[in-house]
Amino acid sequence: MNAPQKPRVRFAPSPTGYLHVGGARTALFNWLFARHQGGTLVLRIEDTDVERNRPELVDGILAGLKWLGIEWDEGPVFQSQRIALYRAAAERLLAGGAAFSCYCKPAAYAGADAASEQEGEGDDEGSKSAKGVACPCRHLSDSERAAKESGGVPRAIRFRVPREGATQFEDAVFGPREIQNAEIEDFVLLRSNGLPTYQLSVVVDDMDMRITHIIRGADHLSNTPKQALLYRALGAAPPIFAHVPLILGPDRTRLSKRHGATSVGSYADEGFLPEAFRNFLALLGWSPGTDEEYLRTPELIERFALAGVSRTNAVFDRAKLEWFNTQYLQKPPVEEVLPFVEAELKRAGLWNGSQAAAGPAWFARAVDLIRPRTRLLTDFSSWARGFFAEDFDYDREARQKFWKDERLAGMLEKLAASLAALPEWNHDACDAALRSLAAAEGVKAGLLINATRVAIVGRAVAPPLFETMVVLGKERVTERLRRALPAVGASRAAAPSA
RNA sequence: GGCGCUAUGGUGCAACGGUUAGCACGCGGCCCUUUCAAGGCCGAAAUACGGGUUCGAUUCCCGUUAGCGCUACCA
Repeated sequence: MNAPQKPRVRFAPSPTGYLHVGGARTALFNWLFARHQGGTLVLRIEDTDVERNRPELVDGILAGLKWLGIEWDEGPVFQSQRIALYRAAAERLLAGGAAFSCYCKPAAYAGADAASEQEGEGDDEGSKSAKGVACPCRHLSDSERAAKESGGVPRAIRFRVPREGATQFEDAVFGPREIQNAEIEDFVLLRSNGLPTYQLSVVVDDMDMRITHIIRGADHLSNTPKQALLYRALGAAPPIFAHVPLILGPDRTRLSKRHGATSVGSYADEGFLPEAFRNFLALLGWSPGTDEEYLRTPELIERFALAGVSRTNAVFDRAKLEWFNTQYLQKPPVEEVLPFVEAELKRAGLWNGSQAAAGPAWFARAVDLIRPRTRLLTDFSSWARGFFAEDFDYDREARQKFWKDERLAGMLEKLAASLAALPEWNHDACDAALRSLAAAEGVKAGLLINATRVAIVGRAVAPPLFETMVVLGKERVTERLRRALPAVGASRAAAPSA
């Protein structure tokens, strides 16, 4: 393959909200595409709507991208700083006759209109055809225009859409598209306040930045013909478009706050790993063509191709995301997850220096022991708290289940003594000590094992006992065992024996 | 309403005219077992509906239905 030129793509969010799942997936596809092709990813902030624009949200969007591991090569470029460019383009189109001045008053909120038109069957109501796709102002004579102008009527600039023929463009996922020009309205290029609309700024910028492939949400498919028209009017061939299907909530409506967490940041907070999130997102609307699911980022980059992008909207499945997270928590070399666990412990206030004091080897060992049972990073600070802190509590259900036997307090006390007397502290020594005690007491080892686990880490759901003991160390184990004695006795008394 | 897009198990994807319709998540069962996970094995579960085209349709065409998108001086 000898590509004539390295592709240039862009991710162009508008700062009207945080980085949501859909935007993240679009960014990811752009990034994977750029990396796969050795191309360039440009980040552009589309902040031309002064009404909705929230400049303070930009940092959050950038932070979300960084968390995701998506790095851009150019930008961020802010459209609000390039207004002159768009105005010049509009003027050029106006001068060439491809656009015209419009003095209509801005349509009231279309949303309100549509809603009010909604009710009523209107059996005998004639079908209301698409009203006014052609703006009457396109026919204004010079004198009429001059009158409006001198009358101080606000003026916008609209594109003069051909009344006949069809417009086509190429979409890498939906195939060649063609739509009748009669269906396209004379859309606004420049608002009466002098600021460009999306349609204008997006085309001017994509041309100016020499974008070769526009990968974006399928919600833009419908107005792509307008942009194709603009490209040609501006003297350029449209680039290749690639519209990716939308991400829906479980109820099959567009993913929104209603469906719970939808900002990328909230997933970071919940304890998801960025690479797991990437793997999950990549497979939402794209298939590598194989059955493999666990694809680490380098493989994702190697395999990503527009040809594998689906045309069907996809439902966001939280359970599957969690499955990916367990994979990324458990499969990679433990060294890779250590930094994430450390960050989580710091966040939870459990990184007090003792872990560092115990040494990196100890920390790696502890994490390796715990991680097979984790699903989220936050598990390390919740149920595995006992591995990193002394102030853990005893899980209620665990107490009820494993501290029932009234002989337990006495046996645990003996166990502590015998463990304390151990000359060697390792898995087999602990194992032997416990089992010989169990034999002497005439109980099954499991009774002591389960009770001890709850006593030294506070949970029933925890790693195998003897490895846990080794990681915790003799002092902590015997100390915790003795400390638990009163609680064990209390559990026996409180146990609602039936 | 108009225009457009889409339609394989609950979910995400495979199968791009011929397969017992495959994989994964989730779900159920079994194994393992020191709790709980992980892991292994097994299982239930799908081509929206109706017409065509074809020797043969999940696959191609048309219609219906449904969902979604666009229909702003928002992006």
